[in-house]
Amino acid sequence: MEYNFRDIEQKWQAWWKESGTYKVTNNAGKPPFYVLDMFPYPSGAGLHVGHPLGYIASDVFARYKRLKGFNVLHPMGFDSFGLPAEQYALETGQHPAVTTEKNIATFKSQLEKIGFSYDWSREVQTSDPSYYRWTQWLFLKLFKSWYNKSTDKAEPIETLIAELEQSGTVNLKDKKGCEVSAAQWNAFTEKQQQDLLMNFRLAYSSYGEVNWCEQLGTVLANDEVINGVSERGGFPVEKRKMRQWFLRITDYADRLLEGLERVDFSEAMKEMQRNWIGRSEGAEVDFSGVAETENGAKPFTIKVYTTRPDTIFGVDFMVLAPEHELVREITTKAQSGAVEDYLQYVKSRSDRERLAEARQITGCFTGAYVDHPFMERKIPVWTSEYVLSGYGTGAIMAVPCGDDRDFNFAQHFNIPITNIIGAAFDGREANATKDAILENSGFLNGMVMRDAAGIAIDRIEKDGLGTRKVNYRMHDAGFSRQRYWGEPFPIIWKDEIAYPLSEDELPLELPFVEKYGPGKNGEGPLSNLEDWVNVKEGPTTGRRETSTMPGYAGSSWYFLRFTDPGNSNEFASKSAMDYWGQVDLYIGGTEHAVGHLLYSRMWTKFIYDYGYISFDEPYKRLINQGMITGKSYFFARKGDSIVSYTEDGTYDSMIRFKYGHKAVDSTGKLTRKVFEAFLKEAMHEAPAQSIVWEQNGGEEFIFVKEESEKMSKSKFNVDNPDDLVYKYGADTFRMYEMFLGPIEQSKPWDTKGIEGVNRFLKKLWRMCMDEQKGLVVTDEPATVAELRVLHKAIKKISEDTERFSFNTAVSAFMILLNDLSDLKCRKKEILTPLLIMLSPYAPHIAEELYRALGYEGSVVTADYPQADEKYLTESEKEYPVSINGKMRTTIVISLSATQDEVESIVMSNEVVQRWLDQKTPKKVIYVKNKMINLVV
RNA sequence: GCGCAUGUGGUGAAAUUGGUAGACACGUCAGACUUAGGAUCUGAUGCCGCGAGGUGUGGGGGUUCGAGUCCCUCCAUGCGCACCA
Repeated sequence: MEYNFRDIEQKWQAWWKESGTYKVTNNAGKPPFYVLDMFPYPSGAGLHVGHPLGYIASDVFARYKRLKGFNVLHPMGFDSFGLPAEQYALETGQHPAVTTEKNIATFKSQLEKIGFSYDWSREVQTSDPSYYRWTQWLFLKLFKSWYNKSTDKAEPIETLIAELEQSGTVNLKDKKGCEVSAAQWNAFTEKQQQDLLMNFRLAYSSYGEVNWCEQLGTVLANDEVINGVSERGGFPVEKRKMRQWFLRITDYADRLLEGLERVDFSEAMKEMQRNWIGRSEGAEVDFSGVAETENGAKPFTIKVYTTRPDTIFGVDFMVLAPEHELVREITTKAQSGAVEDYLQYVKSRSDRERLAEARQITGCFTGAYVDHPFMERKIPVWTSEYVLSGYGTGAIMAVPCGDDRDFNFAQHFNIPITNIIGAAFDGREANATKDAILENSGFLNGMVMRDAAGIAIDRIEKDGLGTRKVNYRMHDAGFSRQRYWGEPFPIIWKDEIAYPLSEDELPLELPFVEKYGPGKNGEGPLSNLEDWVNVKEGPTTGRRETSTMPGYAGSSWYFLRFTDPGNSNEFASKSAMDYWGQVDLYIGGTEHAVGHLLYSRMWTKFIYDYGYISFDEPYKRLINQGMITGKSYFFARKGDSIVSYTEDGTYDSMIRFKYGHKAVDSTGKLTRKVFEAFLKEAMHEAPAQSIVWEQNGGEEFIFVKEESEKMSKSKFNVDNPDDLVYKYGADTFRMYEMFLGPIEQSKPWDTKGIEGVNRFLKKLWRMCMDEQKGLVVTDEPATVAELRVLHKAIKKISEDTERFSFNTAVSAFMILLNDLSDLKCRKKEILTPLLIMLSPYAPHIAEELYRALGYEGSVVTADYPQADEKYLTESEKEYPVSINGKMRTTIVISLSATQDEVESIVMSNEVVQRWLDQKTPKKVIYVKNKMINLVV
């Protein structure tokens, strides 16, 4: 019998499906283990070889844990709401529900061919009403909650209302900028009360800036805006304020930071999240002045945010963001022309330009001054685009001797610089140190800056000039999209008050539309459905919210749904969520580092606050699979011809050679013969330029340039897993992806090495099966030598799998097989544990051979072999012997030898004698089981 | 600019605690079997050298009996953030 992987793989995939091998129950008398992949967005392009890398790794681990006696939850689903489907609908008129369904079918068939052990009965799709019903339910829960800083958790909004009725905002730790007394609150109209509550709700509606494109009549995502114009059509895009929904993730900022200490993520990932949250400690300080405006003298106060209150005596000027509302109010008559011109100039510049020309210094003096709070000094107030309106208070106190940007600004506009750090400031460059001793700093003189900060804040607070303040870079997350293909909000507006639907009105199903174009005034496509939008009957009447929720809504809690996917009474039962608990292993790409992971962590904490679950971090351990890059190839063009590529750069430009990875050899050589055959297969149109072939021994060729890039359809460097599965089989494909290198590392995709893994499986097959005779495995008892190599491999492979070192585990299989083949071993006693160990990596061939050996049950449910110490202990070791640290020879010595015995054995060795050259070693270093070193 | 990660043969890589650098594969070369080889098997393969030997983990320096591994410094590449007060 030959190794016919196509028949074998099909047979077992069908059998596993029919017999429900991978079905998991919520209680099996075994310890639970939850292995999850980041579920995919089902794009029209299907899977490429980069996708399955993480899926294979998690599948190997899930299967391994199952063999080790765990009840393993390993589900898969689809993040099936999203922009591309809607974009496709706009272009082709096909309904997103239809294309999404088709894409999911493609993805599933591709995944099934790779032999994953998913329990498909638990599949979830975020666009399915039975799923998004609970996304809407959770949204309403967020809407009806506030974050109580005193108890440090989310609570029903009713507890806030009770507090407001009782004592107003006076006892609230975080007043969200609202101050009312109980009497005022109780006298409020419903509208006033609701408006105030909006400042506290965890899901709230407010005005936010969006990218508005007038010509397209729609709001665009950041990705859709390129260089300040729309990706489609290239129309201008401007910032516009629109009513949006937000999630108050900032209230969870500190807990999101703290939680990172308790999870097993890579340091890089944690750092990325910390940077994104961007916590800084400092103070808000008020600077007051009187503006001499056209309408007379006008007192004003500028509130700045600073992380360095210790430098307050070094303030030489103030800077307001151009968008700051005070700019126009305080500008003097003399400066009003210049300021207007400057504001006009800033407005003309896109965000993009402001970023691109970051080093260009611009600004304008307003003519106004503020008083220094601690000394007699007038400080000029400027406006400049280097201060951002969105961060802090949109205003800064500039300390040129300690901050680069402030220094450059002062130099550029000839503003005198005060030195408060003595010799630490050289006048040529700012010094941001915290360790200098303060001078010219009033009550802070003589202090180390690091210590002075707290003292400065204490004084500022005591004098009523400001307050200690923690600031976050992170903003509340925008939670609405002016789009069709997303979860509708269960909200009805009436008299500008948002009323939630009641729970029994859920799900609010996404109505069918004919057209996907935008509605009026930038509203989403749903606003075109007059009948749907205007609710005239039922418990709440009014106008429906016409935005839909963003992609991360459904993905923020899907891991909980998998524990109890069919539940129609609750989002998942407490018992199911308690049984499975946290996700033990979560695998996915780094691209979700800050978005998805932060939101799902926040939702988990929220759900925890309400007691539905007993853990507040969703993922115990996170592994980020590295990106698989594709090789792209480029022709070198010179004049009207394509020439052979050389590294010295004597060409004019590069032309992308589509699908070049299918024609170019490993040295970058492209032969005319191959290229012409390639053109025939219609994979590439002939380039417009003629090719100047080089000649060598009758062969015509050129060299092309090779580059590694992220795999993407648009770069034509994508390999489809289906092709490889067809050519080599799923088992080879799985093992090869694991063999490629460490899972977390990015690596170039290259199919050239796949043969090695394929040969390994063929060799294993031949060890068990002869073409003529069939099964050739014997029942003879194994020898000690055979057991030794087996048990060494059991130890190595289980340890490597346990630490996600799949590439070395695969090579350990190869070593084991090579050793067994040297020993001419075909024994069932050895092959059985080998097949069980192999089954997580190559499940089909393992199942086939395991059954052929005569076992009744599936290899999937076998017991993982145990390494027996008895076969692992050695009695002697071949020691490397070094002289002065240089390895000169090896000597086999018993492990029980004493230091003296070792020394005499070593000294009597010929090679050692030769290198010693009559001298006596000063010292003999002998480390048992490691090495021997002689110091001469 | 800041933060994080990574630099090892022609290629993917290994070396888990400071202890024989390059396991395991790909590729290449030589050979065997064969009508044939894109099947299979055997052997060789970091670099320099006929050899003894020398040399070698991005560069330089250090700690150590001993460094790919630890420390300092510089360089390169990738990723993330980017005028964040």
